[in-house]
Amino acid sequence: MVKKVIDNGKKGVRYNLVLNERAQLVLHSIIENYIQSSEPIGSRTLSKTIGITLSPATIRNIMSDLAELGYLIQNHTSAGRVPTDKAYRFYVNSLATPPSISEQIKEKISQVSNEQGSQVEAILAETVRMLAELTKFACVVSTPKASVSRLQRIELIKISEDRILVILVTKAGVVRDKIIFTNESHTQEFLNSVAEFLNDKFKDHSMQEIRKEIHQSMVDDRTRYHDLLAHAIRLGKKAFELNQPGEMLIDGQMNLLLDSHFHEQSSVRSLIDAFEQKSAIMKILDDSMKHKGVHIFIGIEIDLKQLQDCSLITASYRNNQNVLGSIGVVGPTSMDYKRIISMVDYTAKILSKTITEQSYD
Amino acid sequence: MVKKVIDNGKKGVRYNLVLNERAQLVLHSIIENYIQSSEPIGSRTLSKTIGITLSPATIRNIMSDLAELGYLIQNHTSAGRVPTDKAYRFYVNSLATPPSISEQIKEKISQVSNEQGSQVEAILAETVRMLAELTKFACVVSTPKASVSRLQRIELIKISEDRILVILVTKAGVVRDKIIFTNESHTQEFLNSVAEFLNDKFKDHSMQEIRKEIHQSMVDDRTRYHDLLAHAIRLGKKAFELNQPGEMLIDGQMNLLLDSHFHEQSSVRSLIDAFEQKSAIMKILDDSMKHKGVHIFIGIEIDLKQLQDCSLITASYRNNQNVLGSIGVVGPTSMDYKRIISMVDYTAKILSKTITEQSYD
DNA sequence: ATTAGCACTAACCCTCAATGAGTGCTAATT
DNA sequence: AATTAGCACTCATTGAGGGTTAGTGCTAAT
Repeated sequence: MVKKVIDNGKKGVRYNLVLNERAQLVLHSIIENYIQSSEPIGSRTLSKTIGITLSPATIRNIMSDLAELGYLIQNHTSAGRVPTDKAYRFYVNSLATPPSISEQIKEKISQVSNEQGSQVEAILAETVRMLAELTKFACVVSTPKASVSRLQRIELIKISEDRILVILVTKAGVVRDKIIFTNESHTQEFLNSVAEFLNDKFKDHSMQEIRKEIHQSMVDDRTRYHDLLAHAIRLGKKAFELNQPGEMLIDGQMNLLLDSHFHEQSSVRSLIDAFEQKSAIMKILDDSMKHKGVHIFIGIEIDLKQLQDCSLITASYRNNQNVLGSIGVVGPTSMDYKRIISMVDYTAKILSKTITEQSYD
Repeated sequence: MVKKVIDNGKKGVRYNLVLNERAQLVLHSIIENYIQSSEPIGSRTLSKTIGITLSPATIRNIMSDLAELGYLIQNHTSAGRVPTDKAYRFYVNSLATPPSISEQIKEKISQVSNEQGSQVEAILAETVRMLAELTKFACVVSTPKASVSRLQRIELIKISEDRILVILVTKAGVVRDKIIFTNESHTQEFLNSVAEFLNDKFKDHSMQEIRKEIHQSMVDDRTRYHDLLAHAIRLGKKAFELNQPGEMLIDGQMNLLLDSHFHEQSSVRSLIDAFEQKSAIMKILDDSMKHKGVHIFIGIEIDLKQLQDCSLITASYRNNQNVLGSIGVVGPTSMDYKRIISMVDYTAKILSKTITEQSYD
């Protein structure tokens, strides 16, 4: 029985992993139908919409095989069949990358944040909002990692006797601030000198480099005998310490709750949980930064059981110098992959372009 | 018929606006029952739970009158009655202010952001998240208005030949940044002098004052003949121009969608719409900043038809110097007002305390 | 002024049967 | 040998009917 779909013609050779052409066509057609209708697909329906002439009975046989191979499941005996995660994986792998995209959508995406002088965070917020509206799903974006980007300038501002406000501006256009505590009180003038020193020494260096250099300076003898230097290094150490672990902006969560796939009380709860502890999604975004192009995580491939019914489409964005973060869409596993993939891909490209223009390099 | 409830005893005098005591008791009881059960209240049920002995028939009469006066409505003939916005207004007006609050909740609220050195925005984000979790409704908070708070320090950072990054630090602990454009190119050293000048002149002044003073300087003759001064004023004008219109943080929107009161598709859509265009909610928060204590907006009192089924409980927070913003909870009109009011009130107080401690005054 | 009694309403829930989309299997057809 | 037609079977969905229940308004008795 199984032979039918795994035998691709050559006698005696069994390709356990390859579906023959007709089975592929059927599977493809089932998936596209299901994406459209969100309803289990039966053999009768399919025999009408599929291109080639194929009787329901034949399709039933093929479907039965596909089910046996784990591409389809039946919710109950007398219902049509529904694609599994494995089926969607097959489907997206077979897609041309990236799928085409309408000029109309392109234009909408390009419209975002062409106003001059926007801050990076504002651009990201606007982009993620636009993408959420366009896709009607939830959208996430990770803000640029401080560690990879280069220092544009540091400022030290005296807040009280023992508190200093540190402001770091990176070349990527991100402004980060944090408060550090000191034992000794410094004047603002002194802090200015320290800041000037740090700027001279570390401008254009990446945060990682800076941390390393500071570490080296601290064991260097010369540092001890030079008062300003000693203070600068001591304050600098605190200032450049690993700060915010990288944020994530979310928009359109509510779209998901409207989606018919998540109408049961239980799955709604899991969704909320998943978004509340952002860490898991953040981790996926981080991972996807490491590779170029669009990434697709389908259902079980997302290592988070609250998101078992979701797929995540991500793409990284960058400036001239570095990959800065990634943007993604979270929707049901039965989403319209072609549409979403093309949107995410294009959005990431436009975002990269916009951010590069705003960068300070 | 109507006489019964509007006649409070004195013969011949009709108080159209005052319910007699028994009618008040009945209404009160209906509301509290409904808040608990979310189900229409009938005369039979009520006669059991209400304290005094009163037959269902009598209660029916009173209820009929209350309905006539607009405090109750019936969804259909044979159903119990449901409080209207007017009823809730009556109810909250009759509450002791502020209602009591359990020590347990107090403790939970106080726990938030006692870590040292948190930024204001981080404190607000944490607070709004905590309040959303505690109330199980949506929660909003407006970030401190730049205009009322006083300047701690301004920094000017050269980004490119024609772009300058302005960083404003206010005494309230808020850091704001924006980019301004110039026609002429300045060195960083020159920008430092300008910043130093502006700091000397404007530190501790409120943004409003600063804008006014700059405006005056511009028409002052002396300005023209002093090069640094002229540049400083010109850059300062741009730097202090009305920047970000004040942000609003939201958390727990998804809680609302879980709430049984908003299960119909249509009301879910309106909720999403309402939160998407934040402006209306923002306006209410702004308004409520002007007065002390807790504010309550019930259903139709919120001037936004998407939120007709919601009530909004707000309270302002402040530091030593100024009212900075307000925090609020958005829930169904049938929310447990006692509980929510006390939480919002207490949260605003703790928030004020925390922010005052973090302030730079 | 209050209450008991009664006729009436409408939602809710249960059952039951009909419907319909779908299946798997077998035998006939190509 | 592959495909298809035919058939019995399954199961979710729908809608009608009927009883139950919580509620009402009105009237007459207390």
